[in-house]
Amino acid sequence: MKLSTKGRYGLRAMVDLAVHETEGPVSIQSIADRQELSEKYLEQLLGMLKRAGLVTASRGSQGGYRLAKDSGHISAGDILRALEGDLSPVDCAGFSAEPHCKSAGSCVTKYVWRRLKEAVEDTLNGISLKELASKSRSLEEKGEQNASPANKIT
Amino acid sequence: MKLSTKGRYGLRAMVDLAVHETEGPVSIQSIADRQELSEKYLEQLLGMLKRAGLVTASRGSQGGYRLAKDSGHISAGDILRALEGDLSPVDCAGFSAEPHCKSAGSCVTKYVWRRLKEAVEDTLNGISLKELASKSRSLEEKGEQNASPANKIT
DNA sequence: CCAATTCCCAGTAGTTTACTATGATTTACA
DNA sequence: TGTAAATCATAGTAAACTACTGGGAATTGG
Repeated sequence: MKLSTKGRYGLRAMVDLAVHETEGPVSIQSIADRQELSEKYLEQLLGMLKRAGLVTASRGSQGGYRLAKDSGHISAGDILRALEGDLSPVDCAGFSAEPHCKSAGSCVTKYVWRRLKEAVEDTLNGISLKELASKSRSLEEKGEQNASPANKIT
Repeated sequence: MKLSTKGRYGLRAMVDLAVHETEGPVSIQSIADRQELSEKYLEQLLGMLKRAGLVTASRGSQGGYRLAKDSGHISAGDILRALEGDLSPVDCAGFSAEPHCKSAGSCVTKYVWRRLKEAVEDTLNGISLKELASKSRSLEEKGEQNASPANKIT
């Protein structure tokens, strides 16, 4: 039940992108520097986010990434779905397209998975990038007057 | 963000145990037969559930497992925590004991993880084994009149 | 005693994760 | 027009993890 680094790093990258939205295309390098992530790995994540239609890229010198839509219309759920795949905690909690298990009719655990899935999606869909960006900006301000000692990456 | 088979199989085993609560100790073999799971693997899961204080075991002939408490006082959250470990989607969403990341003060994503964790725990803690067992019993009744073709295990 | 059990620990094939490496392609700007 | 700065695409890989399997000891009811 753990999120992978794709989701964790990717969400950080998207918040970074939202915070620097006004400054023109944001390069992978600048995100990697600020967030202390591997450039090469970020490249892959941004690729996924692009394919999911959440960011657009401009190539060549002075190029970089931008949000594809207003940050108010991108949710944490959108981002994590793009990076982690379906947010359902099990494959059978979803829709009818899936192969049915023998005991589909008498499967109680499915009820649990469905409720869990709903809870996860509802909370994640309810958090917008806009909200996160503005929170991040106000946290940064506070953080600047007391330089905190470095330690570990999350 | 997927649950492993530990959580999925283990929850099924616990529901099975709750359904057959009145029949004395339930052996691994009988659970494995009904749920179509590997005996050897189940053995491990029951071991974890025992160590977590959710079931008790009696050894020897006629032995088996029972619920350690009333099924109304065991939640899906209890079971999944025992089998999957902490239900938090990331390691940093929890408490103060953890190592702080560099940007702990300005870490917005932590806010997301904390809300997600709360949603997961709240829903899972809110589902009791008693509820699941009674649901399972009524589903079984319905299932018996229309024998459904087997297909795949979840 | 014996058969049915739980208990314990070790091994292992396969998959996934979290990167790294290499190199091609595109583009602004001097 | 040349070059540096970017994205884009694909492949490789060490380490960790998953989902088991196997062997055998310990316990207990009949």
